[in-house]
Amino acid sequence: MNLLSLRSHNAALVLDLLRTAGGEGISRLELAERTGLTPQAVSKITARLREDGLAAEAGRRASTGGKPRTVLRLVPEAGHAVGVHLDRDELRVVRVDLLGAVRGERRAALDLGAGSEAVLAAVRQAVARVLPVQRDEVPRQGLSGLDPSLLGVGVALPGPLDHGRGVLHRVTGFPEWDGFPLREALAERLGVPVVVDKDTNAAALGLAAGGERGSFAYLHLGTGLGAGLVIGGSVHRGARTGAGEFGHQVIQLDGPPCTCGDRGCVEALCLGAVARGDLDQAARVLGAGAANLVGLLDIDVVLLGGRTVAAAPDAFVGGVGAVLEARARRTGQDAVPVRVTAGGDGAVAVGAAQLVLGPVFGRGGG
Amino acid sequence: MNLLSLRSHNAALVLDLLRTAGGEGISRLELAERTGLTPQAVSKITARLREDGLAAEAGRRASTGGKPRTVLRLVPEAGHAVGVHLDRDELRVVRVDLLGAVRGERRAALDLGAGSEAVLAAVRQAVARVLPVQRDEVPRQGLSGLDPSLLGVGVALPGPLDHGRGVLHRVTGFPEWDGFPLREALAERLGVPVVVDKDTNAAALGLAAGGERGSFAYLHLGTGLGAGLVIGGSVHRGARTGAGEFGHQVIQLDGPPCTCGDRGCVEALCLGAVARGDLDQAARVLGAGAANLVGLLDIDVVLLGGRTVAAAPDAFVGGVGAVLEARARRTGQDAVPVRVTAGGDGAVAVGAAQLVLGPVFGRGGG
DNA sequence: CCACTTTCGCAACGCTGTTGCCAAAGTGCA
DNA sequence: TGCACTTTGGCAACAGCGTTGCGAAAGTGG
Repeated sequence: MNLLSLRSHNAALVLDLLRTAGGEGISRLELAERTGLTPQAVSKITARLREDGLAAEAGRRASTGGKPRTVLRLVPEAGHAVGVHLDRDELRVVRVDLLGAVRGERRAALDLGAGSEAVLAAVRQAVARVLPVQRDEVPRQGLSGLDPSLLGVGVALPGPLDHGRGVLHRVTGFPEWDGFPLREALAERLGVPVVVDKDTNAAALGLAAGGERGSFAYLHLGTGLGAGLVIGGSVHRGARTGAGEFGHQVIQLDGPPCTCGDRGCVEALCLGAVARGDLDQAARVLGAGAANLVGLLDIDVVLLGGRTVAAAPDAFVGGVGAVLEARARRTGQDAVPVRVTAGGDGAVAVGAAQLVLGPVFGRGGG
Repeated sequence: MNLLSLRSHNAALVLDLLRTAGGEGISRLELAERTGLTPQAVSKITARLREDGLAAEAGRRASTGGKPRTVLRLVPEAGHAVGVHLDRDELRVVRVDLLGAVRGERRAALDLGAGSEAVLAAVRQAVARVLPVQRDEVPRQGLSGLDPSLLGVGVALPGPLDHGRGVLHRVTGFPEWDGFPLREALAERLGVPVVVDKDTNAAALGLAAGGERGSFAYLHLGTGLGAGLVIGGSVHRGARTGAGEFGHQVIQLDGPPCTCGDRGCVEALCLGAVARGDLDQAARVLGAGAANLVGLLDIDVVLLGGRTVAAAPDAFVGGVGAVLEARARRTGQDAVPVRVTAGGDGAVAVGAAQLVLGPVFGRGGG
């Protein structure tokens, strides 16, 4: 760690507090208290941020007997990021500002099986259309000319992949994507930095950026069952960035066969119960998996999402909550709360954009 | 982050590399490469460390055409830490130097149910006896007078506890310890900093300090079944420092009852199979739990330990390995390796000492 | 109107890691 | 043996970080 990285570290610290404060803003002295830096250091840092156009003064607080505190806020328009949600049959693209607010959105039908060229072209077109300056012609080289404040593009899609290198593995049902270097291919075509991640990780990251503190697990129950783990404010991806394989956790040895080839996976049991219309059993099974996860990682809260959960939120929150409460009674501790996520269908795309915004605020490894 | 913490951060970085190099030592230029700092910065930092007596020059490498590199090494005697392993029927205390090498050891029978006063007195006596200057009389106030380079005492014991506050929860079989502020009580009696943690976490920390890189899970199979998780080089303890409850992971819904009150826990199934003499089934069950953990966290390696494993290492490594290999075939990735830990019975006490040494080398939040 | 409080920037400062430079200590060839 | 060359690593000067001392600005309250 040298002086340059110290400087950007502290700048990111301040920027993150400005982001968390949102529209309300935050005073210099409060920044100093929260960061542990001296007020004078905060003054210098915020002066630089104001010069760069990232922060601005926005009114002042009421006086407490002396000069009133000047409120600073993030300038949301100083930077933008694009989030792309590649689903099996749909493409969803959003543009967000530094605060994470959606500034543009676009949806299109998509066939993931139509070949890489067609998919990449569709993504390129949708991303170009969502940028503030829209032209009929999409420029040949690079999108940064369209919007100089575009920080990059985050892409979220189902299935296992290598987040570090940006290479896909076997996307269920689409074997032709195995080994495809999506990040490289898109970065070349778009001319801006690209980050690739699993859809569940993007959703979890979106929740973390949206104000969910600490450590939590986001369990997504839709056509499959997956999880995004946030530990200490950042997404846990594991050694080969394959963490979060919640659905193929075995909770019934020698149980019914699963599509993955194993037996007794939570996903098989849960989806089976849903198919039979037995939501209570589905929730109980999901709760058993969640309880295992809570015991292993000791997280703060369990968040549920996905179409199946959204269709019957009370049944799932109640069922999963009951299992966790029973566990808490046995261990003598408070039960881990269960909630349904508020975000709608666009949550994954918004979270994908946070893959790009995160490093600006000191989250994620660069 | 200010300049003072920057300084200690970089010093810890260099110290950790010196520690890892062990007796072989490491040159200034190599330190510069590994830390990313300039050679001149490393020269300044190592000069300070040498002034403080923490580092020393130790010979030189062969020349590669110019002035040969001077080798630096950690001075192991510059600091000491004591590790205490409180087990149900035994007390084990070790003193280690900065390199983690055992410099003194002491064992004694112990009855955890004999009351807090008796246990604390036994610990105090054993710790005093393991210090380099041994006296017949144990001093009344503080042990730091006996050894000024004593950095602190780490205590490891079974069962759930609050690592942050150093307070015990329900130790299985000894309800009288519930809520006891062990860290505070011991720190007052010993006059040095005390850190308290679960035995499985201490064992895992010892393995991490012993050269195990990256992320791994240590599964301990003895009278119970627990886990210590190391993620990215540091122990994962979770929000309420209760993480690692591996044994009460449910892998068979509505299975046989467990001592915890739930049904189908890995611990119940595994210990049951061991009791029946069916080691293959025990290993298979353990493997199923390990596979769940690998999928959730995507760790680098699974390490097995504990008396039951040590009694039949091949059966457990083979059985757990087979389950993980089957999982790898399904996902199309390399299997996560399984190994038995080398450390013997004293591993937990040595790991407990690392609770104190860790912060010196920039590990752990203290 | 004035004393007082609080905020916050300018200037000087101490300390960080960095750069420029050179002495020290080897190797290798004539 | 002598000289050119390479490599290491410390001294000195430096740029830049956060900190301290201090004063101007902008309020409140009597």
